[in-house]
Amino acid sequence: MNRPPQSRKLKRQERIIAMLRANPTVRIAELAREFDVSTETVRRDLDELSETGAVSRTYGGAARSSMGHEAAINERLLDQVAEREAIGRYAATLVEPGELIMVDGGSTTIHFARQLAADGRNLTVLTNSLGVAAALGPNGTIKVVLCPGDYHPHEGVVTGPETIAFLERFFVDKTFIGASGLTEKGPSEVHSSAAWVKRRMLAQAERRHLLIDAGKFGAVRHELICPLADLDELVTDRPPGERLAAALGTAQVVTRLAE
Amino acid sequence: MNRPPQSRKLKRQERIIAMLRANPTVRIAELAREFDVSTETVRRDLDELSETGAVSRTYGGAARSSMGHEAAINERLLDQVAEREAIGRYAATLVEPGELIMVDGGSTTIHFARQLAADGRNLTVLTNSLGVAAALGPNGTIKVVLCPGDYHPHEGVVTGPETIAFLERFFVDKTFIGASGLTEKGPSEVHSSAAWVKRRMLAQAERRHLLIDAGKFGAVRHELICPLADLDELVTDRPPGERLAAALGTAQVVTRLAE
DNA sequence: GCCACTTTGATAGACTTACAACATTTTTTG
DNA sequence: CAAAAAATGTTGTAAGTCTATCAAAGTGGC
Repeated sequence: MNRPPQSRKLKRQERIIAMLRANPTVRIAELAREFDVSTETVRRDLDELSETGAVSRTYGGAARSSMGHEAAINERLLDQVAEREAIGRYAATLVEPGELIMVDGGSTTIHFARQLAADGRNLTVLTNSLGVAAALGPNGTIKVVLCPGDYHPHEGVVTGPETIAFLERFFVDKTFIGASGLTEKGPSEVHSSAAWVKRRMLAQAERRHLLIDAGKFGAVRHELICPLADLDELVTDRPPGERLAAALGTAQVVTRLAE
Repeated sequence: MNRPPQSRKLKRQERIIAMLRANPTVRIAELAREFDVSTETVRRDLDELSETGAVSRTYGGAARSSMGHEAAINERLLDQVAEREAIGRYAATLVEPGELIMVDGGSTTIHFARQLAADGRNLTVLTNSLGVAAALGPNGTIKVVLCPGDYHPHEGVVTGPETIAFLERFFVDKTFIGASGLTEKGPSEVHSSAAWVKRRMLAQAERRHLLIDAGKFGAVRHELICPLADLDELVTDRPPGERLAAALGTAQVVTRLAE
């Protein structure tokens, strides 16, 4: 009677976020009626969502979280939260105080940015993602430089020739990118314009890191970003399969397991 | 025992809004304790604030309202929502299909952007405000170009030399800016780096519009942006006073009353 | 199919909030 | 100064929420 594994819960939580985009706040009783579940279930949903920062808990309901507006990004932030948080936390330890880094858009990199903000080092971060900027913003010790470009509301990023040209002018210590898929060939990405940004960010850095959860291993998403050899480190949550591991070895990519 | 007329209530309400900038939500009990007033009083405050749209009421408290960004809450913001909406609506009618325009950050210009998005013309908009970009985003017919620069989370804008240099490369039909105050001398602004962005935006446009509510007439906020003569049109909600009106006439600024 | 795990429902008592009607204090105004 | 108006405090009752615990149902792996 219930097809996809844990779909009901996810569907509810996504719907809650969708509702919060329309109304600034929701109430538990209202949601329980809407979903035809007990108030306790809704309460648990809300608690989980507030843990990931997707919503703000209130007495009796929930409110839009700080940066509730930006796009479907938020929906994807729900998936694999634990994994991405672990990846982000680990990746944050790879950043040294005082460094200049580039970070591109994506749900994994936003988790990464949150960790950086929490640690509060003395950094300068260049990014094309409004989500990353917002996550880093409140931290006083991090200088955030936003790239110019065409705004894509759905992803919450800017891309295009302006973005590329801007990035070309900077040379940084490290670059951290996400991707939609990863195979022996290399990381891939759905949106072509975003792929170009990633390529440019990689080209400008001394050390190049890919942040990606194991759920994307083996997936090819439209466009190859670069060959594996163009990366220096892979941060993920589970060991890659045999073929991928071999290819990573050949390409001399350091694989780092979070958690 | 209490000098300024109705100051206590206003002070509380301003403080509530300030608190909501830090935390996403507040609770009635907490506020009652903080202000040392009864919960009923807080409840009344919250109801008033939610009527004007300054906050969203929740069960047991209040949450940040829709436009959480910037909203540089001067003492006035509480009752200016309707005015700013009217100004934004009027200003949107001054934009012709197919034009290229610049829009800077601020609560009034965000209202303006919302109206533009609602009307759905075929425009290209350059902005340094993430709030403006987000407001325009969902509309498919408007191309949004974001400026580079140093990110200021509090205002939701980017500023700095990168922003200025970027703007210098574009020449647009019209520029729409906000300001913190307006006198016979000209519009003024609290943040110096934001003032520089406004100046540059004005310099790049054929026609220059100032969007400002009448509550800011007579106020000088730190730094003069430009003389009145550098503006072409003023969009506001109430007729300016005698001296200001005379100065506007001399400077050949067209005054447009919204509503 | 069995077992561990996750998700959901149910319940009860303690606590918190809402609402409305009325009393009291403070502020404004003539 | 006195009256009117506005703001605030005080109740008491009804209704809603929180926490915690236990039980039931569904899910996934072996």
